[in-house]
Amino acid sequence: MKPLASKIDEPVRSPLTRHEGIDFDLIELIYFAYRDFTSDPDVILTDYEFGRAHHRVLHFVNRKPGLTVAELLDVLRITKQSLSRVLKQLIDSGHILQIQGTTDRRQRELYPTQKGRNLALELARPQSRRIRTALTGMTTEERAAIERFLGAMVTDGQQQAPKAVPQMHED
Amino acid sequence: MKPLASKIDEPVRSPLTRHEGIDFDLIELIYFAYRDFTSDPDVILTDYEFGRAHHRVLHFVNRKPGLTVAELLDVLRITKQSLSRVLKQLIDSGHILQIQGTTDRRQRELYPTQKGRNLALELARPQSRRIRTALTGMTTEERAAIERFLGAMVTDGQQQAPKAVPQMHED
DNA sequence: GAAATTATGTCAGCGATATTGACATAGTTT
DNA sequence: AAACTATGTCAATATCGCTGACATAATTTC
Repeated sequence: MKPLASKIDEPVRSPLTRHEGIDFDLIELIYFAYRDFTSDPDVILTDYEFGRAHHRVLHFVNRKPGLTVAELLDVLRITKQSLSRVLKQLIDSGHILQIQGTTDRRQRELYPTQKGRNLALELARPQSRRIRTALTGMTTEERAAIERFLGAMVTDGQQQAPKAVPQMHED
Repeated sequence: MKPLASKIDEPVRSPLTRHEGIDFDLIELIYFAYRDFTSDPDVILTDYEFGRAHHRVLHFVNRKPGLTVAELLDVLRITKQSLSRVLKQLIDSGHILQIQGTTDRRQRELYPTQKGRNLALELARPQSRRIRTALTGMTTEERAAIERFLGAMVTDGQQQAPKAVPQMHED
């Protein structure tokens, strides 16, 4: 007694829980966890009239000072046009400095100023606090499992060392 | 011999690793994990000319068929104006149905069609696969720890049962 | 039953962040 | 000298969020 194929445009009334072994609870949990994880810095950013894009740029420039523009584009996986406005604002506000590359003078190495370093720390503090709270009571093994899980969720091994994949030339 | 306060606008050259006990590696890992987690459905969505917003609506309507518009707004934490365009497209494309509420006829209960249910499953499949792969080799305890961690990253207990906090009236 | 409130929808405009395409300039490599 | 590379910029467009204002129908309150 399967439902007939004619039942098109009938409302489906069964809640989606488990189907084909798909864990919807976990999928949803990841969504909520990330939403709240990013909400902390978002509040601070509005005071500076910055958005999430500024946060990402600031984070990576602080993580690896001297990063070139091409490397940054590669980590963020956005276009140079998208980066330009955000980067310009961070430079104008004195959070990031551009210094001409020494070996290749076409390159612009990006460095945080002390102001930029301070803001990066200010943004990371509530996120770190949230993580620390979430990890309370966990054993070393459990913490290691969480890190392994997160690492395995990432597609490739590009995280740490951007490989300077060249930007396409527009001709 | 601390650096002098006069060193304003000097580039900060030290990479940001650990500072005040802030785990930047973990913060970054969460960013990459989520970015790649959402990239799977994003690829599928472009085929339907839908975006991430459609995905979220489709997900929650499938999770809890019969959800009212106000409940959906509460879960998503967006305004009705933001929802309207996306919801209209999902209705026009035959993925979601609106049915007048039985007790309160002002309410519109949202249900997926079979087509909408299928798309929700199609979008969840690669995400579930990624999670399953990332969990391979984990013990039951380790998996439980990961779930506890993610749950603890969420701010309140609003996840499952939306509390129908009323939308502000615009007068 | 009239008045207030609620649930939803809609129009108009705006802002942030992303995109593609095209072109310019300076510096490096061949 | 020619080709290529790193970066910057102008212009147009798309998505997804926002605020404000108003409309309609249904429900609740007085």
